[in-house]
Formats: sequence, C-alpha cells, structure tokens
Amino acid sequence: MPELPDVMGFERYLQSCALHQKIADADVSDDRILKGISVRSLKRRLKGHALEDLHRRGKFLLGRIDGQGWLVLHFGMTGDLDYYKQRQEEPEYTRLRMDFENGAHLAYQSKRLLGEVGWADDPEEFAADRDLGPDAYELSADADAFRERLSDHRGKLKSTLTNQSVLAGIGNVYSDEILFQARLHPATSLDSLSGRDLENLRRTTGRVLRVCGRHGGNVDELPSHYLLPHRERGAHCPRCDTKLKWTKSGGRSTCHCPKCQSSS
DNA sequence: TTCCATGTTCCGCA
DNA sequence: TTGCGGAACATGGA
Repeated sequence: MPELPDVMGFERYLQSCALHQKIADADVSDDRILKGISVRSLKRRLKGHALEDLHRRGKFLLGRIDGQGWLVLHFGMTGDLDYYKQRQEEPEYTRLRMDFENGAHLAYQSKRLLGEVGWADDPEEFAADRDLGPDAYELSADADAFRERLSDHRGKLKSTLTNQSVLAGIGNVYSDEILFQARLHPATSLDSLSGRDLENLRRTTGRVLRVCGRHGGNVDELPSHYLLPHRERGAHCPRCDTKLKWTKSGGRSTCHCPKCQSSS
C-alpha cells in the first residue's frame, strides 16, 4: 500500500535496523525492477559500502550509500522492505537483497514488479528529473506555499491531490481519507474552493499524513472515525452511517460519503 | 474464468 | 496549455 505514510514507515524501519552496516553483497533476482541502472553497476555501488542516510520525497525513498550516491526505492503497489537474520526467512517476492557483513539481510520485495530500484546522484536533481512536486507532508506545513501550489490548478480535488507533479506522496487511498476528513467531495474543482476551504484542506492533509504516517500505513491502527478502516465495498460511513459511494476514474476507484462530503 | 488491485506512464480528446 | 479518462504494464488473489 505504499503511499507517503507507508514510505514514512519504511524510512523509520530502515533507520532502526539497516543504517551504517557494511554491505557485503547484493543480489538482484529480477532485473525488470531496475530503472536506469544495470545489475552490475548497482552491485558495484553497493558492495563494500553502507547506507548512511535516508531521504524521502513523496513515495520515493532514497538511501545515501557512502561515497557512491543515492539508492532510489519506489514501491509501486506491492512493494515492501524486510530486514531479517536468517537467509531462509527471505520473502518470496524479493527482487533486491543486500547482505550485510553482520550476517543480516535486507530485502526489497515487489510482488507485481510495479516499483523500481534506481540510482541518483542527488535527491533534488532526481526530483527535478522526475518532475516531482514538493513533498506533500512538508508542503502541508507551509500555508502560503500550499495555497500557491494548488491555486495553479483547476482540476478536480482527487486528481490534483494524487498528481505527483503537483505535490508528491498522496495516492488513491490516502486522498480518499484526506477528502473524507476535510468533508470535501472528490469531484469538487479546485478553483471553486474558498480560501477557507483550501486552508481546511491543507490542515487536514497535514494531520492525516501525520497520523497515518505514525502508524506506518497500518490501517487497522487508525482511529475508528477514519475512513480507511472502513474503505470496502458495501461499507457505511463511520461518521453518519450513510452507505459509502464508489466511483471510478482513470482506472482507480474513489470512495466517499455522499452525505458528509458535500459537492460544491 | 473474470474482475480487481494502493503504483506510473502514455495517448487521444476536449 | 491543462485536465481527463482509458489503456497498458505484471502479477496475484478473491
């Protein structure tokens, strides 16, 4: 489920277990996951070095490898990280595995191969290359910047929030939660929002990302009045018990409460 | 067997 | 120019 809050969880996870450990070896079991770097080159840059620092930008997690540059991880729809001690614990869909000198392993797994493992010389340069907007969580902390960024756009709320070049990190699932909490209808066009609505959206975005990020994307741990624990077909609004409505656009499904989220 | 799925990218159309 | 919607990608699970 990797969107920004989940990647926050991955960042904390790596921070707690994988930092400053020399990488003895690395193995790529399916090179379709690599973008812009060969297996050989990746291995060369990892081997004998250590992960020294982490940087998250939207849904991307970048890890600085001492003296080499930045390892880029994107998790697609089904990516995950796993640090483990015994080789036989290796997860089934591991695509990149690092073996540390201390005998532990780190697996980047991706069941559907929709993520990517890549390389960057510099995080800012990387973000510019990929046309990534500012990180959604950081942007939500700055009222002026948030307003300016969004006022350039006229599209619908849902598609703008999930547009990574406008702000990076929000995907299909968390945009539903943000709009639910902000009581805004996903199809509302941005230019119809008042300054007050926009400020409400900013605060809500920050709060939802913070709260969800704290749980590292574990939906079951969220407060019961959150939408996500109830986001399934046939479910009812946790606030007013109205049946939740599902719509579809661009191949992605959106869930909202027809009563709480007024269309404007 | 068919449909659906949290990711991105590309294309054609308004 | 901008935004939208659909299809494609690869694969598994219900």
